[in-house]
Amino acid sequence: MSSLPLQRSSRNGSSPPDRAVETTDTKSKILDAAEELFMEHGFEATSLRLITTAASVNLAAVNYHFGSKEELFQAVLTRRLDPMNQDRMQLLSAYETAAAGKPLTCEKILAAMFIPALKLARDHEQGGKNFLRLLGRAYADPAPFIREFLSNQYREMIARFRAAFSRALPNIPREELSWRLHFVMGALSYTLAGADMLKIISQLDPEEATNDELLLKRLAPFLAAGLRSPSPAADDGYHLFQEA
Amino acid sequence: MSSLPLQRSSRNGSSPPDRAVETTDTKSKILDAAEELFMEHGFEATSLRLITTAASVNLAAVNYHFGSKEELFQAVLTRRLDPMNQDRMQLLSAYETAAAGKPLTCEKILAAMFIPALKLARDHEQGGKNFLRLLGRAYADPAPFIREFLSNQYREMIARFRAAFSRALPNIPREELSWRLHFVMGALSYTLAGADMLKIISQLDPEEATNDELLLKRLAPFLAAGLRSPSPAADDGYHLFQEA
DNA sequence: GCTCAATTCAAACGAACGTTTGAAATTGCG
DNA sequence: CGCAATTTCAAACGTTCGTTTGAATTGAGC
Repeated sequence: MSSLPLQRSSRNGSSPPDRAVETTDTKSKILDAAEELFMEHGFEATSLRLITTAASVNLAAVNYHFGSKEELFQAVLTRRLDPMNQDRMQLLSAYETAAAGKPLTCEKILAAMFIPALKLARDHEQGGKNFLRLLGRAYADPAPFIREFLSNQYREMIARFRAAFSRALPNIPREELSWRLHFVMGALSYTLAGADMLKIISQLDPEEATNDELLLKRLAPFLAAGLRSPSPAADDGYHLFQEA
Repeated sequence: MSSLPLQRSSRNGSSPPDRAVETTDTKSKILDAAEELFMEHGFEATSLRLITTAASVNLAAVNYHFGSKEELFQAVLTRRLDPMNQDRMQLLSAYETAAAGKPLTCEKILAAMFIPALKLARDHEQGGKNFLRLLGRAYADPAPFIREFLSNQYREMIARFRAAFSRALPNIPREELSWRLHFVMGALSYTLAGADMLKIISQLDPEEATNDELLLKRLAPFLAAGLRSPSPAADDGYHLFQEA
Protein backbone atom coordinates (compact mmCIF):
# COMPACT_ATOMS: atom_id res chain seq x y z
CA MET A 1 0.00 0.00 0.00
CA SER A 2 1.54 3.24 1.20
CA SER A 3 1.60 6.38 -0.84
CA LEU A 4 2.01 6.18 -4.56
CA PRO A 5 3.62 9.26 -6.05
CA LEU A 6 1.66 12.22 -4.81
CA GLN A 7 2.71 14.52 -7.61
CA ARG A 8 1.58 18.10 -7.62
CA SER A 9 -2.01 17.58 -6.59
CA SER A 10 -3.48 16.04 -9.70
CA ARG A 11 -4.26 19.37 -11.24
CA ASN A 12 -3.24 18.50 -14.76
CA GLY A 13 -1.39 15.72 -16.50
CA SER A 14 0.87 17.78 -18.74
CA SER A 15 4.10 19.65 -18.13
CA PRO A 16 4.00 22.15 -15.30
CA PRO A 17 4.85 25.77 -16.16
CA ASP A 18 2.82 26.30 -13.08
CA ARG A 19 3.08 29.92 -12.24
CA ALA A 20 6.64 31.15 -12.47
CA VAL A 21 9.01 30.38 -15.34
CA GLU A 22 10.83 27.72 -13.33
CA THR A 23 12.34 26.09 -16.40
CA THR A 24 14.52 23.69 -14.44
CA ASP A 25 12.26 21.85 -12.09
CA THR A 26 13.17 18.36 -11.00
CA LYS A 27 10.79 16.63 -13.35
CA SER A 28 12.14 18.38 -16.44
CA LYS A 29 15.73 17.88 -15.40
CA ILE A 30 15.08 14.16 -15.12
CA LEU A 31 13.34 14.03 -18.49
CA ASP A 32 16.16 15.87 -20.23
CA ALA A 33 18.90 13.74 -18.73
CA ALA A 34 16.97 10.53 -19.34
CA GLU A 35 16.32 11.42 -22.96
CA GLU A 36 19.99 11.89 -23.67
CA LEU A 37 21.16 8.82 -21.75
CA PHE A 38 18.46 6.49 -23.06
CA MET A 39 19.44 7.63 -26.52
CA GLU A 40 23.09 6.91 -25.92
CA HIS A 41 22.92 3.58 -24.11
CA GLY A 42 19.43 2.19 -24.58
CA PHE A 43 16.80 1.48 -21.97
CA GLU A 44 18.23 -1.53 -20.20
CA ALA A 45 21.81 -0.28 -20.08
CA THR A 46 20.87 3.10 -18.63
CA SER A 47 20.63 3.06 -14.83
CA LEU A 48 18.56 5.41 -12.74
CA ARG A 49 21.71 6.32 -10.85
CA LEU A 50 23.30 7.51 -14.09
CA ILE A 51 20.23 9.56 -14.94
CA THR A 52 19.77 11.16 -11.54
CA THR A 53 23.46 11.97 -11.28
CA ALA A 54 23.44 13.66 -14.68
CA ALA A 55 20.29 15.57 -13.72
CA SER A 56 21.72 16.55 -10.32
CA VAL A 57 18.70 15.23 -8.48
CA ASN A 58 18.23 12.57 -5.84
CA LEU A 59 17.98 8.95 -6.88
CA ALA A 60 14.54 8.53 -5.36
CA ALA A 61 13.16 11.45 -7.35
CA VAL A 62 12.48 9.23 -10.37
CA ASN A 63 10.23 6.86 -8.46
CA TYR A 64 8.57 9.76 -6.71
CA HIS A 65 7.74 11.74 -9.85
CA PHE A 66 7.27 8.97 -12.39
CA GLY A 67 6.59 5.80 -10.41
CA SER A 68 9.10 3.53 -12.09
CA LYS A 69 11.86 3.40 -14.66
CA GLU A 70 9.46 2.11 -17.31
CA GLU A 71 7.03 4.95 -16.73
CA LEU A 72 9.91 7.40 -16.97
CA PHE A 73 10.82 5.98 -20.36
CA GLN A 74 7.26 6.34 -21.57
CA ALA A 75 7.16 9.91 -20.30
CA VAL A 76 10.34 10.69 -22.24
CA LEU A 77 8.76 9.38 -25.42
CA THR A 78 5.36 10.95 -24.89
CA ARG A 79 6.70 14.41 -24.28
CA ARG A 80 7.81 14.83 -27.90
CA LEU A 81 6.17 11.98 -29.80
CA ASP A 82 2.62 12.95 -29.03
CA PRO A 83 2.91 16.54 -30.30
CA MET A 84 4.84 15.37 -33.35
CA ASN A 85 2.16 12.92 -34.42
CA GLN A 86 -0.52 15.52 -33.78
CA ASP A 87 1.39 17.90 -36.05
CA ARG A 88 1.61 15.25 -38.73
CA MET A 89 -2.12 14.65 -38.79
CA GLN A 90 -2.94 18.36 -38.74
CA LEU A 91 -0.55 19.01 -41.61
CA LEU A 92 -2.07 16.18 -43.61
CA SER A 93 -5.54 17.56 -43.00
CA ALA A 94 -4.37 21.01 -44.09
CA TYR A 95 -2.96 19.61 -47.33
CA GLU A 96 -6.15 17.70 -48.01
CA THR A 97 -8.29 20.76 -47.41
CA ALA A 98 -6.09 22.79 -49.74
CA ALA A 99 -6.39 20.11 -52.42
CA ALA A 100 -10.16 20.48 -52.34
CA GLY A 101 -11.06 16.85 -52.86
CA LYS A 102 -8.30 15.98 -55.31
CA PRO A 103 -5.98 13.21 -54.07
CA LEU A 104 -2.60 14.33 -52.81
CA THR A 105 0.70 13.36 -54.38
CA CYS A 106 2.95 10.88 -52.61
CA GLU A 107 5.51 13.60 -52.07
CA LYS A 108 2.92 15.76 -50.37
CA ILE A 109 1.88 12.98 -48.03
CA LEU A 110 5.48 12.14 -47.26
CA ALA A 111 6.07 15.81 -46.56
CA ALA A 112 3.30 15.71 -43.96
CA MET A 113 5.16 12.86 -42.30
CA PHE A 114 8.61 14.38 -42.53
CA ILE A 115 8.14 18.07 -41.82
CA PRO A 116 7.06 17.60 -38.19
CA ALA A 117 10.03 15.29 -37.70
CA LEU A 118 12.32 17.92 -39.20
CA LYS A 119 10.82 20.59 -37.00
CA LEU A 120 11.69 18.45 -34.02
CA ALA A 121 15.19 17.81 -35.33
CA ARG A 122 15.77 21.53 -35.81
CA ASP A 123 14.63 22.31 -32.28
CA HIS A 124 18.11 22.66 -30.86
CA GLU A 125 16.80 24.37 -27.77
CA GLN A 126 16.12 21.00 -26.26
CA GLY A 127 17.94 18.19 -28.06
CA GLY A 128 15.23 17.22 -30.47
CA LYS A 129 17.70 15.48 -32.71
CA ASN A 130 18.67 13.18 -29.88
CA PHE A 131 15.04 12.30 -29.48
CA LEU A 132 14.69 11.11 -33.06
CA ARG A 133 17.60 8.77 -32.60
CA LEU A 134 16.05 7.49 -29.39
CA LEU A 135 12.76 6.96 -31.16
CA GLY A 136 14.34 5.05 -34.02
CA ARG A 137 15.98 2.72 -31.56
CA ALA A 138 12.82 2.21 -29.56
CA TYR A 139 11.21 0.79 -32.70
CA ALA A 140 13.58 -2.14 -32.59
CA ASP A 141 13.50 -2.68 -28.85
CA PRO A 142 12.11 -6.09 -27.92
CA ALA A 143 10.75 -5.03 -24.53
CA PRO A 144 6.99 -5.68 -24.56
CA PHE A 145 6.07 -2.54 -22.67
CA ILE A 146 7.89 -0.42 -25.27
CA ARG A 147 6.29 -2.17 -28.22
CA GLU A 148 2.81 -1.88 -26.77
CA PHE A 149 3.32 1.75 -25.90
CA LEU A 150 4.54 2.72 -29.37
CA SER A 151 1.83 0.71 -31.01
CA ASN A 152 -0.81 2.72 -29.20
CA GLN A 153 0.97 6.00 -29.85
CA TYR A 154 1.12 5.38 -33.60
CA ARG A 155 -2.13 3.61 -34.37
CA GLU A 156 -4.22 6.66 -35.13
CA MET A 157 -1.59 8.43 -37.21
CA ILE A 158 -0.80 5.36 -39.29
CA ALA A 159 -4.47 4.83 -40.06
CA ARG A 160 -4.76 8.43 -41.22
CA PHE A 161 -1.80 8.20 -43.55
CA ARG A 162 -2.76 4.82 -44.95
CA ALA A 163 -6.07 6.30 -46.00
CA ALA A 164 -4.26 9.22 -47.64
CA PHE A 165 -1.90 6.95 -49.56
CA SER A 166 -4.83 4.80 -50.57
CA ARG A 167 -6.44 7.82 -52.28
CA ALA A 168 -3.15 8.89 -53.82
CA LEU A 169 -2.42 5.44 -55.25
CA PRO A 170 -5.80 3.94 -56.23
CA ASN A 171 -4.17 1.29 -58.41
CA ILE A 172 -2.13 -0.24 -55.60
CA PRO A 173 -4.05 -3.01 -53.81
CA ARG A 174 -4.82 -2.34 -50.21
CA GLU A 175 -2.58 -5.09 -48.90
CA GLU A 176 0.36 -4.12 -51.08
CA LEU A 177 -0.04 -0.57 -49.86
CA SER A 178 0.10 -1.69 -46.24
CA TRP A 179 3.41 -3.32 -46.99
CA ARG A 180 4.80 -0.25 -48.69
CA LEU A 181 3.73 1.93 -45.81
CA HIS A 182 5.55 -0.53 -43.59
CA PHE A 183 8.69 -0.11 -45.70
CA VAL A 184 8.37 3.67 -45.57
CA MET A 185 8.12 3.70 -41.80
CA GLY A 186 11.04 1.32 -41.59
CA ALA A 187 13.34 3.35 -43.81
CA LEU A 188 12.36 6.56 -42.05
CA SER A 189 12.88 5.32 -38.53
CA TYR A 190 16.06 3.53 -39.47
CA THR A 191 17.42 6.66 -41.09
CA LEU A 192 16.46 8.90 -38.20
CA ALA A 193 17.93 6.42 -35.76
CA GLY A 194 21.33 7.39 -37.04
CA ALA A 195 22.65 3.95 -37.85
CA ASP A 196 26.19 5.16 -37.38
CA MET A 197 27.50 1.81 -38.42
CA LEU A 198 26.12 1.98 -41.91
CA LYS A 199 27.16 5.59 -42.22
CA ILE A 200 30.72 4.47 -41.72
CA ILE A 201 30.41 1.52 -44.04
CA SER A 202 28.73 3.55 -46.73
CA GLN A 203 31.50 6.14 -46.68
CA LEU A 204 29.02 8.94 -46.34
CA ASP A 205 30.10 12.46 -45.59
CA PRO A 206 29.85 12.59 -41.79
CA GLU A 207 28.85 16.23 -41.85
CA GLU A 208 26.00 15.66 -44.24
CA ALA A 209 25.09 12.43 -42.52
CA THR A 210 24.06 14.40 -39.47
CA ASN A 211 22.08 16.92 -41.49
CA ASP A 212 18.60 15.58 -41.11
CA GLU A 213 17.03 17.95 -43.58
CA LEU A 214 19.35 17.03 -46.40
CA LEU A 215 18.94 13.42 -45.44
CA LEU A 216 15.18 13.47 -45.76
CA LYS A 217 15.39 15.34 -49.03
CA ARG A 218 17.15 12.29 -50.37
CA LEU A 219 14.93 9.78 -48.64
CA ALA A 220 11.57 11.20 -49.72
CA PRO A 221 12.10 10.88 -53.51
CA PHE A 222 13.53 7.43 -53.00
CA LEU A 223 10.44 6.33 -51.11
CA ALA A 224 8.02 8.10 -53.43
CA ALA A 225 9.42 6.17 -56.39
CA GLY A 226 8.95 2.91 -54.52
CA LEU A 227 5.42 3.81 -53.53
CA ARG A 228 4.43 4.62 -57.11
CA SER A 229 6.02 1.55 -58.68
CA PRO A 230 3.60 -0.83 -60.43
CA SER A 231 2.11 -3.39 -58.10
CA PRO A 232 3.64 -6.82 -58.69
CA ALA A 233 0.84 -9.13 -59.79
CA ALA A 234 -0.18 -11.49 -57.03
CA ASP A 235 1.42 -14.74 -58.16
CA ASP A 236 0.73 -15.14 -61.87
CA GLY A 237 4.11 -16.14 -63.15
CA TYR A 238 5.96 -13.32 -61.49
CA HIS A 239 8.98 -14.71 -59.73
CA LEU A 240 11.47 -12.21 -58.48
CA PHE A 241 14.17 -14.68 -57.70
CA GLN A 242 14.73 -16.99 -60.60
CA GLU A 243 17.72 -18.83 -59.20
CA ALA A 244 20.92 -18.57 -61.19
CA MET B 1 46.42 -14.18 -14.69
CA SER B 2 45.37 -17.80 -14.36
CA SER B 3 44.02 -19.84 -17.20
CA LEU B 4 41.98 -18.18 -19.85
CA PRO B 5 39.57 -20.54 -21.57
CA LEU B 6 41.63 -23.52 -22.70
CA GLN B 7 39.17 -24.61 -25.34
CA ARG B 8 39.73 -27.80 -27.25
CA SER B 9 43.45 -27.38 -27.83
CA SER B 10 43.50 -24.61 -30.40
CA ARG B 11 43.20 -27.01 -33.30
CA ASN B 12 40.83 -24.87 -35.30
CA GLY B 13 38.79 -21.76 -34.80
CA SER B 14 35.57 -22.85 -36.42
CA SER B 15 32.77 -25.08 -35.24
CA PRO B 16 33.85 -28.49 -34.01
CA PRO B 17 32.33 -31.54 -35.72
CA ASP B 18 35.50 -33.04 -34.43
CA ARG B 19 35.31 -36.73 -35.10
CA ALA B 20 31.94 -38.12 -34.15
CA VAL B 21 28.64 -36.48 -35.07
CA GLU B 22 28.17 -35.15 -31.56
CA THR B 23 25.55 -32.62 -32.58
CA THR B 24 24.76 -31.48 -29.08
CA ASP B 25 28.03 -30.50 -27.48
CA THR B 26 28.04 -27.84 -24.82
CA LYS B 27 29.23 -25.07 -27.08
CA SER B 28 26.47 -25.60 -29.64
CA LYS B 29 23.81 -25.94 -26.99
CA ILE B 30 24.85 -22.58 -25.58
CA LEU B 31 24.87 -20.94 -29.01
CA ASP B 32 21.41 -22.24 -29.85
CA ALA B 33 19.87 -21.17 -26.57
CA ALA B 34 21.62 -17.80 -26.66
CA GLU B 35 20.45 -17.11 -30.21
CA GLU B 36 16.83 -17.64 -29.29
CA LEU B 37 16.95 -15.71 -26.02
CA PHE B 38 18.98 -12.78 -27.36
CA MET B 39 16.44 -12.55 -30.15
CA GLU B 40 13.53 -12.51 -27.75
CA HIS B 41 14.80 -10.18 -25.04
CA GLY B 42 17.83 -8.37 -26.45
CA PHE B 43 21.41 -8.47 -25.26
CA GLU B 44 21.22 -6.57 -22.01
CA ALA B 45 17.99 -8.13 -20.78
CA THR B 46 19.15 -11.70 -21.37
CA SER B 47 21.10 -13.12 -18.44
CA LEU B 48 23.67 -15.87 -18.63
CA ARG B 49 21.66 -17.79 -16.08
CA LEU B 50 18.66 -17.77 -18.41
CA ILE B 51 20.81 -18.99 -21.29
CA THR B 52 22.61 -21.73 -19.41
CA THR B 53 19.40 -22.99 -17.84
CA ALA B 54 17.71 -23.19 -21.24
CA ALA B 55 20.75 -24.95 -22.66
CA SER B 56 20.95 -27.35 -19.68
CA VAL B 57 24.59 -26.54 -19.04
CA ASN B 58 26.45 -25.10 -16.11
CA LEU B 59 26.54 -21.35 -15.62
CA ALA B 60 30.32 -21.21 -15.79
CA ALA B 61 30.35 -22.94 -19.17
CA VAL B 62 29.78 -19.67 -21.00
CA ASN B 63 32.85 -18.01 -19.55
CA TYR B 64 34.84 -21.18 -20.06
CA HIS B 65 33.97 -21.65 -23.72
CA PHE B 66 33.50 -18.08 -24.88
CA GLY B 67 35.29 -15.88 -22.34
CA SER B 68 32.50 -13.41 -21.65
CA LYS B 69 28.90 -12.56 -22.41
CA GLU B 70 29.96 -10.10 -25.11
CA GLU B 71 32.10 -12.68 -26.85
CA LEU B 72 29.22 -15.13 -26.72
CA PHE B 73 27.02 -12.59 -28.46
CA GLN B 74 29.60 -12.07 -31.17
CA ALA B 75 29.91 -15.83 -31.60
CA VAL B 76 26.15 -16.10 -32.03
CA LEU B 77 26.24 -13.49 -34.77
CA THR B 78 29.36 -14.79 -36.50
CA ARG B 79 28.08 -18.34 -36.78
CA ARG B 80 25.44 -17.40 -39.34
CA LEU B 81 26.31 -13.89 -40.47
CA ASP B 82 29.73 -14.73 -41.84
CA PRO B 83 28.54 -17.55 -44.13
CA MET B 84 25.57 -15.45 -45.25
CA ASN B 85 27.72 -12.55 -46.35
CA GLN B 86 30.15 -14.91 -48.07
CA ASP B 87 27.19 -16.37 -49.97
CA ARG B 88 26.06 -12.91 -50.98
CA MET B 89 29.40 -11.99 -52.46
CA GLN B 90 29.79 -15.31 -54.25
CA LEU B 91 26.31 -14.99 -55.72
CA LEU B 92 27.04 -11.48 -56.90
CA SER B 93 30.24 -12.65 -58.54
CA ALA B 94 28.36 -15.48 -60.24
CA TYR B 95 25.81 -13.06 -61.64
CA GLU B 96 28.51 -10.74 -62.88
CA THR B 97 30.37 -13.58 -64.57
CA ALA B 98 27.17 -14.73 -66.23
CA ALA B 99 26.49 -11.20 -67.46
CA ALA B 100 29.84 -11.19 -69.25
CA GLY B 101 30.75 -7.58 -68.70
CA LYS B 102 27.27 -6.11 -69.05
CA PRO B 103 26.07 -4.29 -65.92
CA LEU B 104 23.53 -6.13 -63.80
CA THR B 105 19.98 -4.95 -63.20
CA CYS B 106 19.07 -3.59 -59.79
CA GLU B 107 16.76 -6.54 -59.26
CA LYS B 108 19.62 -8.93 -59.92
CA ILE B 109 21.88 -7.21 -57.42
CA LEU B 110 19.12 -7.09 -54.85
CA ALA B 111 18.54 -10.78 -55.46
CA ALA B 112 22.17 -11.43 -54.58
CA MET B 113 21.55 -9.66 -51.30
CA PHE B 114 18.22 -11.28 -50.52
CA ILE B 115 18.59 -14.90 -51.61
CA PRO B 116 21.22 -15.81 -49.01
CA ALA B 117 19.05 -14.17 -46.37
CA LEU B 118 16.07 -16.20 -47.57
CA LYS B 119 18.13 -19.38 -47.56
CA LEU B 120 18.90 -18.69 -43.93
CA ALA B 121 15.28 -17.92 -43.15
CA ARG B 122 14.17 -21.19 -44.73
CA ASP B 123 16.66 -23.22 -42.73
CA HIS B 124 14.16 -24.43 -40.17
CA GLU B 125 16.54 -27.11 -38.95
CA GLN B 126 18.14 -24.53 -36.72
CA GLY B 127 16.00 -21.44 -36.24
CA GLY B 128 17.42 -19.33 -39.01
CA LYS B 129 14.41 -17.08 -39.00
CA ASN B 130 15.05 -16.19 -35.40
CA PHE B 131 18.55 -15.20 -36.35
CA LEU B 132 17.38 -12.66 -38.91
CA ARG B 133 15.22 -10.99 -36.31
CA LEU B 134 18.16 -10.94 -33.93
CA LEU B 135 20.34 -9.43 -36.63
CA GLY B 136 17.83 -6.73 -37.44
CA ARG B 137 17.72 -5.72 -33.81
CA ALA B 138 21.47 -5.73 -33.45
CA TYR B 139 21.60 -3.04 -36.14
CA ALA B 140 19.84 -0.64 -33.83
CA ASP B 141 21.64 -1.62 -30.64
CA PRO B 142 23.61 1.26 -29.20
CA ALA B 143 26.24 -0.92 -27.51
CA PRO B 144 29.62 0.07 -28.96
CA PHE B 145 30.99 -3.44 -29.10
CA ILE B 146 28.02 -4.53 -31.20
CA ARG B 147 28.29 -1.61 -33.59
CA GLU B 148 31.99 -2.10 -34.10
CA PHE B 149 31.59 -5.80 -34.62
CA LEU B 150 28.85 -5.44 -37.22
CA SER B 151 30.72 -2.67 -38.98
CA ASN B 152 33.68 -4.97 -39.49
CA GLN B 153 31.49 -7.88 -40.52
CA TYR B 154 29.74 -5.86 -43.21
CA ARG B 155 32.45 -3.62 -44.56
CA GLU B 156 33.67 -5.90 -47.31
CA MET B 157 30.23 -6.96 -48.51
CA ILE B 158 28.89 -3.42 -48.62
CA ALA B 159 31.86 -2.26 -50.66
CA ARG B 160 31.27 -5.08 -53.15
CA PHE B 161 27.62 -4.23 -53.60
CA ARG B 162 28.16 -0.52 -53.82
CA ALA B 163 30.49 -1.13 -56.74
CA ALA B 164 27.87 -3.31 -58.40
CA PHE B 165 25.12 -0.72 -57.98
CA SER B 166 27.48 1.91 -59.27
CA ARG B 167 27.85 0.00 -62.54
CA ALA B 168 24.13 -0.70 -62.72
CA LEU B 169 23.18 2.95 -62.21
CA PRO B 170 25.86 5.04 -63.90
CA ASN B 171 23.70 8.15 -63.90
CA ILE B 172 23.31 8.27 -60.13
CA PRO B 173 26.08 10.29 -58.47
CA ARG B 174 28.33 8.34 -56.18
CA GLU B 175 27.21 10.11 -53.04
CA GLU B 176 23.53 9.79 -53.83
CA LEU B 177 24.07 6.10 -54.44
CA SER B 178 25.68 5.70 -51.03
CA TRP B 179 22.58 7.15 -49.50
CA ARG B 180 20.28 4.88 -51.44
CA LEU B 181 22.31 1.86 -50.46
CA HIS B 182 21.94 3.06 -46.89
CA PHE B 183 18.17 3.20 -47.34
CA VAL B 184 18.13 -0.29 -48.86
CA MET B 185 20.06 -1.76 -45.96
CA GLY B 186 17.79 0.04 -43.55
CA ALA B 187 14.56 -1.17 -45.08
CA LEU B 188 15.90 -4.69 -45.37
CA SER B 189 17.13 -4.98 -41.81
CA TYR B 190 14.06 -3.28 -40.45
CA THR B 191 11.82 -5.65 -42.37
CA LEU B 192 13.77 -8.74 -41.36
CA ALA B 193 13.78 -7.59 -37.75
CA GLY B 194 10.10 -8.34 -37.61
CA ALA B 195 8.89 -5.02 -36.37
CA ASP B 196 5.83 -6.63 -34.85
CA MET B 197 4.52 -3.30 -33.77
CA LEU B 198 4.17 -1.97 -37.28
CA LYS B 199 2.76 -5.26 -38.45
CA ILE B 200 -0.05 -4.78 -36.00
CA ILE B 201 -0.56 -1.14 -36.80
CA SER B 202 -0.45 -1.74 -40.52
CA GLN B 203 -3.16 -4.39 -40.32
CA LEU B 204 -1.10 -6.85 -42.26
CA ASP B 205 -2.06 -10.47 -42.53
CA PRO B 206 -0.13 -12.05 -39.66
CA GLU B 207 0.38 -15.26 -41.60
CA GLU B 208 1.89 -13.52 -44.56
CA ALA B 209 3.78 -11.14 -42.33
CA THR B 210 5.87 -14.04 -41.12
CA ASN B 211 6.48 -15.36 -44.62
CA ASP B 212 9.87 -13.93 -45.37
CA GLU B 213 9.89 -14.98 -49.00
CA LEU B 214 6.67 -13.26 -49.84
CA LEU B 215 7.83 -10.29 -47.84
CA LEU B 216 11.02 -9.84 -49.80
CA LYS B 217 9.16 -10.28 -53.07
CA ARG B 218 7.31 -7.15 -52.15
CA LEU B 219 10.30 -5.31 -50.77
CA ALA B 220 12.67 -5.85 -53.71
CA PRO B 221 10.53 -4.12 -56.39
CA PHE B 222 9.84 -1.31 -53.98
CA LEU B 223 13.53 -0.74 -53.42
CA ALA B 224 14.47 -1.21 -57.06
CA ALA B 225 12.09 1.56 -58.05
CA GLY B 226 13.65 3.86 -55.50
CA LEU B 227 17.15 3.01 -56.65
CA ARG B 228 16.33 3.76 -60.28
CA SER B 229 14.51 7.01 -59.61
CA PRO B 230 16.10 10.13 -61.19
CA SER B 231 18.71 11.69 -58.99
CA PRO B 232 17.43 14.91 -57.42
CA ALA B 233 19.68 17.70 -58.67
CA ALA B 234 22.04 18.92 -56.00
CA ASP B 235 20.38 22.14 -54.93
CA ASP B 236 19.35 24.00 -58.06
CA GLY B 237 15.89 25.13 -57.16
CA TYR B 238 14.73 21.73 -56.08
CA HIS B 239 12.95 21.99 -52.79
CA LEU B 240 11.10 18.99 -51.59
CA PHE B 241 9.31 20.69 -48.80
CA GLN B 242 7.74 23.88 -49.94
CA GLU B 243 5.98 24.70 -46.73
CA ALA B 244 2.22 24.96 -46.87
C1' DG C 1 45.65 -48.59 -14.57
C1' DC C 2 47.74 -44.40 -14.23
C1' DT C 3 48.45 -39.63 -15.81
C1' DC C 4 47.33 -35.38 -17.17
C1' DA C 5 44.77 -32.15 -19.63
C1' DA C 6 40.05 -30.81 -20.81
C1' DT C 7 35.67 -30.07 -19.12
C1' DT C 8 31.90 -29.70 -15.76
C1' DC C 9 30.15 -28.39 -11.50
C1' DA C 10 28.40 -26.07 -7.06
C1' DA C 11 29.38 -22.21 -4.65
C1' DA C 12 30.63 -17.86 -3.82
C1' DC C 13 32.42 -13.14 -5.16
C1' DG C 14 31.79 -8.07 -5.36
C1' DA C 15 29.22 -4.87 -7.79
C1' DA C 16 25.23 -2.74 -9.57
C1' DC C 17 20.48 -2.70 -10.11
C1' DG C 18 15.33 -0.72 -9.18
C1' DT C 19 12.82 0.31 -5.41
C1' DT C 20 11.40 1.53 -0.61
C1' DT C 21 11.67 3.90 3.66
C1' DG C 22 11.29 7.47 7.05
C1' DA C 23 13.03 11.53 8.39
C1' DA C 24 14.52 16.25 6.99
C1' DA C 25 13.76 20.22 4.20
C1' DT C 26 10.84 23.09 1.63
C1' DT C 27 6.75 25.25 0.16
C1' DG C 28 1.91 27.00 0.07
C1' DC C 29 -1.50 29.16 2.80
C1' DG C 30 -4.60 30.51 6.78
C1' DC D 1 3.96 32.50 12.65
C1' DG D 2 2.30 27.77 12.48
C1' DC D 3 0.21 23.96 10.31
C1' DA D 4 0.00 20.69 6.55
C1' DA D 5 1.13 19.06 2.22
C1' DT D 6 4.74 18.50 -1.01
C1' DT D 7 9.28 17.52 -2.26
C1' DT D 8 14.06 16.16 -1.30
C1' DC D 9 17.40 13.38 0.81
C1' DA D 10 20.69 9.68 2.66
C1' DA D 11 20.49 5.13 3.57
C1' DA D 12 19.27 0.72 3.14
C1' DC D 13 16.36 -3.06 1.10
C1' DG D 14 16.47 -7.48 -1.39
C1' DT D 15 17.58 -9.17 -5.83
C1' DT D 16 20.13 -10.20 -9.80
C1' DC D 17 23.97 -9.66 -12.51
C1' DG D 18 28.70 -11.35 -14.89
C1' DT D 19 32.55 -13.46 -13.39
C1' DT D 20 35.83 -16.31 -10.64
C1' DT D 21 37.29 -20.13 -7.97
C1' DG D 22 38.79 -24.69 -6.84
C1' DA D 23 37.47 -29.13 -6.50
C1' DA D 24 35.16 -33.07 -8.94
C1' DT D 25 34.53 -35.52 -13.22
C1' DT D 26 35.64 -37.10 -17.61
C1' DG D 27 38.33 -39.17 -21.36
C1' DA D 28 42.21 -40.11 -24.36
C1' DG D 29 47.15 -41.82 -24.63
C1' DC D 30 50.97 -44.27 -22.80
